[in-house]
Amino acid sequence: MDRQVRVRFAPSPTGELHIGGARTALFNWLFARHEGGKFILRIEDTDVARSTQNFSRSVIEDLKWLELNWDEGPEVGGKYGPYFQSQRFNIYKDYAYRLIKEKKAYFCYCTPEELKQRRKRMQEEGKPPKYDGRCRELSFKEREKLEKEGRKPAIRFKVLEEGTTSVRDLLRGEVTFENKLLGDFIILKSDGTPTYNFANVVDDFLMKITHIIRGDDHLSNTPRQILLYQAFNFPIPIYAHIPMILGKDGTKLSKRHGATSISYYREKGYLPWAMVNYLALLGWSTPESQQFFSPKELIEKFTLERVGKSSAVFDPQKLEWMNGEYIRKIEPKKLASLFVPYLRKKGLIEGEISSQTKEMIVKIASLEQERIKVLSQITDLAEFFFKRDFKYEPKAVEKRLKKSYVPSLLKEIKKRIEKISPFTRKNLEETIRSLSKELSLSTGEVFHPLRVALTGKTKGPGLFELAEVMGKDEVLRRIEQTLKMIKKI
RNA sequence: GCCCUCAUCGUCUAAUGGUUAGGACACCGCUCUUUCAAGGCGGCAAUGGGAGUUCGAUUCUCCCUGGGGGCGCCA
Repeated sequence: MDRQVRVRFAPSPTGELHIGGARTALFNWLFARHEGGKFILRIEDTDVARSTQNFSRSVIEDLKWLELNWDEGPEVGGKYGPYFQSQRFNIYKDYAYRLIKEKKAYFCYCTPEELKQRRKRMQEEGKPPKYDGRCRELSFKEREKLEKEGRKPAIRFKVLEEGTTSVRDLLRGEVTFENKLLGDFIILKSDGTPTYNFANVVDDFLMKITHIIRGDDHLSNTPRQILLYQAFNFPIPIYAHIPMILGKDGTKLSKRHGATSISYYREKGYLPWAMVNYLALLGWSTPESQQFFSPKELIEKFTLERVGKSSAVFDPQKLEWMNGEYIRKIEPKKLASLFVPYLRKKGLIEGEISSQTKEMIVKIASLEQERIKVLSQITDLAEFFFKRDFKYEPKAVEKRLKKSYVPSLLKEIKKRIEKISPFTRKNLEETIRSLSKELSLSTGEVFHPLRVALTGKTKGPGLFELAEVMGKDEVLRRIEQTLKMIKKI
């Protein structure tokens, strides 16, 4: 009855959603969907100094963009809310005081500065840098004296020296830690806010989380959390610590490795599902090493058993390739609408879009589709379509227009084109091909200069296709324009 | 320093106590073509090192090395 799977993604809004976080969210989401369970979003904004509402909002927006929809959490609510930890401070306080009452936790008056110094000294002496327990047994009088000094206490959890604590992890089996290495740790800061280890446990219990799927950078923290579960007599959830995602140089993924935020990839023009598909392959695979999945298929096939144990390096190049693959599958009409914001931003289109312009963008979309990998590239690839005074690439001019035969050739092409009706790619191609035969020029000797005359570039879509999209008048105008330009040089 | 953890092509990964160690990205070549791309075909490229178990180890065990993570009034 109560066996329903409940998992959560619990980001801290101290920055934007990044590759690693998105992958963790994805694995949780996939697991929940595969198991027919619930996926919960909880914002861990307990660090008042570092968390911001802007980041909360952007993390939420990015998750929505990836279409990792949650069943409980911000915007959708749920019966275990609120889902922002900053709105649950009184809950944590209650639970912390419960431990005080049971003598499982105590007030600690040491200041962060003192602790820092002592920690440093212990490190230098080669000792494990853990709390020395000096506030453990303070008498009422001692406490009074410290309070009079103006010290505000934090609440520290008592960790007994004896024994070990084991984490049962779905991926790694049983991992055992010695309690004596853990040290008493803070659960409630002196400002009354909870620490991560504490709020996490309390909320996961209250929100009835059954499985904790998170990065393996949290593995070392897990024994502390288990100790808390035991102190409260909460049922311990099932853990799955998934491998981390690293940068090219094998270190933790960070800004040094270039763009790591999801919003960057969104703005650049990556498709959400391409992103998800790629991320799914980081640490998970099928027996066939299948690369492409539909959403339905991915949910069907995803299991934690097939998640690997070793960390993965984020490869932007493969992501880009995959995005290109997905772009090639989109209907030109749909693709055109995805291009619009980029064209607008670059000023290539403005205001209301006429149905004529729209039609043209669709045609451009189908012409450029096969060579575009990221949506934002459309502005560079297709700028010449939109600008009458497009720029000629110097190299292209050098290579294709600075031949003595070119001006007369272009003049002749212009003459022939004027007679073409209707102006279709087919008619144009016939005309140009027969002209090159007539003049005993190779097709390349004719096509290349014409391409540069029309687009300013040596690369691009099929010459006749792009000319058709431009239209007869514009093609003639550009040839004329090019002739004038050549004269000047 | 201590604790935890991981280890197959450059990268993501598959597989097995006996295989030509498979696929994908990248790279290189060929092909198609007016260019670029896409496509097709082909190529390069890996079980970190050392012991042990075994007829046989990349696979199981141990050690070493290397990587990563943690040891906060950050999460």
